[in-house]
Amino acid sequence: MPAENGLSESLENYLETILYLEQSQKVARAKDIADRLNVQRGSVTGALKNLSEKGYINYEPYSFITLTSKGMKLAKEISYRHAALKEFLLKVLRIDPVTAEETACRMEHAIDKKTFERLVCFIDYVFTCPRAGEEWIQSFANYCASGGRKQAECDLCIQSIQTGK
Amino acid sequence: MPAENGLSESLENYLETILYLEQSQKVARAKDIADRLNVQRGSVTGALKNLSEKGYINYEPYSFITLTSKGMKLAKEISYRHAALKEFLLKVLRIDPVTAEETACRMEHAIDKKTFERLVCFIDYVFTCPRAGEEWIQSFANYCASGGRKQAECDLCIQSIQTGK
DNA sequence: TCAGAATGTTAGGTACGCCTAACTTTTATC
DNA sequence: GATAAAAGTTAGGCGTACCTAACATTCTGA
Repeated sequence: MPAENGLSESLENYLETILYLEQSQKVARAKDIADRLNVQRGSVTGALKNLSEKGYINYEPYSFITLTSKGMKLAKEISYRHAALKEFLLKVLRIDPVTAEETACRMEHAIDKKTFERLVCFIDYVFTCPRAGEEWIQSFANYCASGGRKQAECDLCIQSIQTGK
Repeated sequence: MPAENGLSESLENYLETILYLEQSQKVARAKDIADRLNVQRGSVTGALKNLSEKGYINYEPYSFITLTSKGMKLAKEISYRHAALKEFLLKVLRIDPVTAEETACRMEHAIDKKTFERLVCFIDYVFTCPRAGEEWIQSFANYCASGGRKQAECDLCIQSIQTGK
């Protein structure tokens, strides 16, 4: 199930991990990639060769791993997708952090560019629109928890807007 | 990447397709499954054996394919996930129908039960909350199209709420 | 009814993505 | 600078999921 960029979900994860390691510890070592992705060291070598052949990383056996500019671009895209999805799950849907992280991790490979951009825009809209915002999301949480609309709360809410928040 | 139910993305798609065919044409035939999933007839046989072994379908060579009750339950869950995601993409994010369908198809395997339920709740909230609704979503579309907030529009919007919509 | 068409199955092949185990290279330490 | 530990690679294996081509069964209509 290759994404828009032709990389499998697995390879996207390798690329994302390499970017993370480059940024957080200067270099990406095969051992650390293996640890982060919960795979064996041997599996990493194959993936690195594959990414190298496709022009996403610079790779020579027993040497450092670095992202090419093409790889960097894509890795950042994947990271952004991950971050946006997580933000939506966390701040809008109010999913717990652990589930949000896991779900974002799986969904990031399924979302296309157009939808990603819309989602980013939506998150932005929700938190800047005076009709929505934190308070509105908080009401959503209550709505969810109580299993439906409470007319009384709803009336109060509308009233408070009409009389000037 | 097996989902919460232990089925691969591929097998989830087979199950979903079988449900669709059962509902729309009484019986699910291997040929139709193949056509809908864009795979060859030979590939379907293997998948059917697999689903049968796992107890999701009743399958005998050269015979009808039917969902077991366990299979029906799971197939409906997958369908609901698909439908909810599509609805969100279509009605909230206002993604075009083709992209929405394709993206929902990929995302449905990545979303967990908790997140799915929250999403359903959120869609519901958006369209029933007096502070949000169709009109609010329409403003989102404008916001997206124009690349940001227009203070003038925003003022008018708030005014219209305060003076009673 | 029976032959050809349509449908379904089997067998063998490919690619991916992981594993383990053995081996090589690099590194760190004495 | 020799050597042991750590890191990296290679080779062979497994399961999934697809493919094609050949073969088997079922359906259909003259």
